[in-house]
Amino acid sequence: MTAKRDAKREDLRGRLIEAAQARIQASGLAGLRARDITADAGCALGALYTAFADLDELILHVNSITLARLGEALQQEATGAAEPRSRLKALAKAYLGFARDNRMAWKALFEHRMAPGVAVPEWHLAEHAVLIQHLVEPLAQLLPALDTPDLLARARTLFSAVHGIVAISLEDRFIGLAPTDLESELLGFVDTLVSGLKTERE
Amino acid sequence: MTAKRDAKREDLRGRLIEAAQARIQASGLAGLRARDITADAGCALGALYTAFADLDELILHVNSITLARLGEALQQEATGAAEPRSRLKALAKAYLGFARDNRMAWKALFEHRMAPGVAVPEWHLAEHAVLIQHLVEPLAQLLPALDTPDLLARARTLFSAVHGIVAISLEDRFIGLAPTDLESELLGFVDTLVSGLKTERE
DNA sequence: TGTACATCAGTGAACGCGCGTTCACTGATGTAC
DNA sequence: TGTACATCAGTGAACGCGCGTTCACTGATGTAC
Repeated sequence: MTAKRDAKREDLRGRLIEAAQARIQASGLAGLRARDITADAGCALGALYTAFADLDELILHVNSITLARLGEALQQEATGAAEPRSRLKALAKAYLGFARDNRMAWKALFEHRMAPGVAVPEWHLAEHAVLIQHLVEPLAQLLPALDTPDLLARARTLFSAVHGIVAISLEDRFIGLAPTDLESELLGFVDTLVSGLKTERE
Repeated sequence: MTAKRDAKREDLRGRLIEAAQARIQASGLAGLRARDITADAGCALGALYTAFADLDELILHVNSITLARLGEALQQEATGAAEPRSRLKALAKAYLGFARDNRMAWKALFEHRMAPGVAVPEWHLAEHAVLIQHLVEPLAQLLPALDTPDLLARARTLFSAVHGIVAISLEDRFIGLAPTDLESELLGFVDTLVSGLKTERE
């Protein structure tokens, strides 16, 4: 019976993840320190290395949770409108909303780099791929002639485009758009693209 | 007469910029070290701080040069085809080509962060804005009814979308597309968007 | 259930190193006459 | 043009500090009987 040990271990991991998440939300990946996290989690510095292999592994776990939360936010929209155009617009809007509301955590998804020579683990790559899936169904309705690989490519491209618009606008260095303008600009973009897809199909 | 001093100073600055540029091209921003740069430039470590305020200022200069080179690459395409659709496609293709051929330097444009609390200088922001201008003219042909602010917004959005597609594909962490697929995917994307713009105008 | 021993999670001071930046010095360039 | 002094660019060893990671220790949890 190692129940108590296991429970404590899970509790510690949970506290560390939560503390890291809060730190990232507050000041971003760049300001993340092992000492701050363990202080917030109420444990010693060394405890981090009993719960995780290193700081990178902890960050990956935070990113997993962020991806899961993002996935949920998109899921809600994906099941809403049946019409592909409004569904894609709803997804874009949800993505923008999530990025705004969880700016630092969302940025961490793309900023985090593994140590040189260390690959991002398979399971984490798979978590990214799930996001794309939300776009495949409405795109399939718009483009019934396409096979699965082509649909996937189209979905990836659309995701990248929407991501680019959101990312550059929320970036500090570029002169971005006012919040309301950004939303209408993004939705107008999706509208135009869908119109284009419909036109080309004819 | 301080000609000789001025000449030496300019020579030193040039050597440092060139060395930093080469280092960034070879191993990216993350691996950039003041010691490596000065060794390559053939001067002492301290010399960097007589030529530039700090390492950040040197990096900004390298980024300026990269932006200028990117601007030239786009300029060549912008004056080519007269028809807006093919012009926008040519610009997208040129952007992808530049990103591929100068991957690390191009990534540095977006990865580099100033020290916390220090703003990116005005002149460098202006250099970014110039890129957008290449898109305004062909967009104006497609959307003659729009006024300048709307055109600028539309240009920024298109730039961000194209950038997003290129950036996520060239990123290591995501399962990208094969090189040839990426190009046709990107051009197809621009095609679709232009078709959408034409449809909506009617 | 209780006792004796074994194991292992958690502690936190210390390690180690990387690296941007400084600064007392010196040798080259500029100025005055 | 030449000499004496002044200035300042360039030198590179040393500073300083941040910070991830380790490790000898200890106290809590688990096991055997």
